[in-house]
Amino acid sequence: MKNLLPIGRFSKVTRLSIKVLRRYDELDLLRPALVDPETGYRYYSTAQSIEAERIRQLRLLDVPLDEIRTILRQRDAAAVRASLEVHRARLMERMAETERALDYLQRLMEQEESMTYAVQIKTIESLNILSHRSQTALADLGETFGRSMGLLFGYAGRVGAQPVGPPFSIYHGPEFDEAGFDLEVCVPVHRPLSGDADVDGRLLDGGTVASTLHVGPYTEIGPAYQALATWMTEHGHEAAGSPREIYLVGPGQTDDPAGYQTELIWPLQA
Amino acid sequence: MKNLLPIGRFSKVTRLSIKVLRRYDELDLLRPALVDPETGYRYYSTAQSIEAERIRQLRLLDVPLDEIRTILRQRDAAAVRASLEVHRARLMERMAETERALDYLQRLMEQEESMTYAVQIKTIESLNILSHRSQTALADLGETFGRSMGLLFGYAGRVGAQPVGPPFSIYHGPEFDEAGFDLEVCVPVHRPLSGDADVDGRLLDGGTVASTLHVGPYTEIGPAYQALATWMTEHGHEAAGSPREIYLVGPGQTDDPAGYQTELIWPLQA
DNA sequence: CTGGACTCTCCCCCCGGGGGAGACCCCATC
DNA sequence: GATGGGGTCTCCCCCGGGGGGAGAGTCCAG
Repeated sequence: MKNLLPIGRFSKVTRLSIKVLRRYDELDLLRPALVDPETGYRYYSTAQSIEAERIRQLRLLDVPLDEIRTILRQRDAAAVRASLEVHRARLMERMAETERALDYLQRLMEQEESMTYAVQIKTIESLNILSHRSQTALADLGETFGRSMGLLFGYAGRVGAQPVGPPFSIYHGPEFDEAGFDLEVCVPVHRPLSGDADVDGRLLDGGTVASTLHVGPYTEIGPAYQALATWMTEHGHEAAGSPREIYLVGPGQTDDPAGYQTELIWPLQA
Repeated sequence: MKNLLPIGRFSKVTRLSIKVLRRYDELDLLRPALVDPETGYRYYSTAQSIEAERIRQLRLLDVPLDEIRTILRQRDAAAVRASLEVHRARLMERMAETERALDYLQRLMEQEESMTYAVQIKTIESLNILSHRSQTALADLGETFGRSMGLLFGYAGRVGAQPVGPPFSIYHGPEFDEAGFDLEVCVPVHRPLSGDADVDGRLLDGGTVASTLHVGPYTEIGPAYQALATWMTEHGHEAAGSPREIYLVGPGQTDDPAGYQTELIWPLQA
């Protein structure tokens, strides 16, 4: 009853390459039923092919290997179901995004000129704000933004302050770093507040800024940045500091991303 | 009128990291409008941000960089539209697959035992076949299979031969190699044929084989292989040679992958 | 016992990114 | 005109999840 297969045969049964099987062994994802201590030869039981098929299928769905490991470890059916559900949700969301992105891309490819954005120069006043600054990846922006807003409103509630305008974000940092950029989420308030451990309260300086309005989903805000930058160079203005996005109409006001309205602002040198 | 931005500012405008911009320069995807020959400093024109946005969006859709390069090169709108349409089709297909894969995975995770497949031992006769053998990646299997079938039927038509049974494939090679495995597509014919440059004609030896029937999409054929392998080891049979898939009911007969019927056969040692 | 097929480990490669070191450059301020 | 801090350069190494191939050892049938 030694239903053991050498790696080559197991490879044909599971339709996983030998290289991959060896890697999965190394990574403690799928260890051979037996490894000859003399020769190092790997032998797999046919029963292991079920597990191999699971791994195969999870990989097909682009689940990272270490995540696969934890999914397979938790032999509790409910937990497995939950992990899968999470992944399913992620995939569905991605699909929806993909459809929108395809549309947007089509438009991007077809037009030669940059889209029409009306850029204005204006002077904004100094603002008392509450803010929360953190590092985040682009992919987690929504989540991070929500968390920051939670902190800000929690604090505002405790000190009895009311926001006196739409929330906005400042994108700090010398460059835009996809994987970890420096995001300050702000809410204007009617009087100076000191903040606490999480929340910073300060006076945000006003000044001259270039401004434009973007209507549509956040993923399509690129051309607004471009319009602003083009306008600035063409009118001989130098940027000073980091751009801000003011969320005039956002997920809190409407469910349709096409209806979002975001004012994009870039401070100028005096 | 030198509306040129150093890389950091261009990074903020395009929301592409500096690292990525440098890489795209290197890869000839997006070259700076100006590179200072003295210092090597890169300067981008604001007009380039449109192209940057296109690249950004294509990357979001997981288009490989070299493909992006060719898409952007072909400045013919119709061609671009065609490339995008191809990619759109790919993505849609992937989404559909993903949904099915999630279902299948759910089933895979929930059952402890391998699925029930009735395995038979039987003796098959030698067959006159036409075949076409090639290397292909798993991802291109469908395409390769179609091409091979085209060659086989083209030849059969020229010599006035008729297929006398369902087509099948032999999966050669000592292992299963995802990225380039050795696929022989075969069609049985009623008399020996010699073949030509593309098509091989020969007598395929019969013998004792283990056999089982898989009903459902090809992506879910894994358990059939497992059942076959388990049955063989448990009944003391040794595999000899490479497995074959006989396409009893396939895309030619039905549009519903759930209705596909595939006989899976593995030759045994005498 | 021999030879061919199989398997082992080890190293380098791919893509599309990231981090960081060390040197150089730009420019505003003194 | 000097100085210093921030911006930029190149170069090397890292990641995940794979691939190719070299060179040595092993298995097994004839």
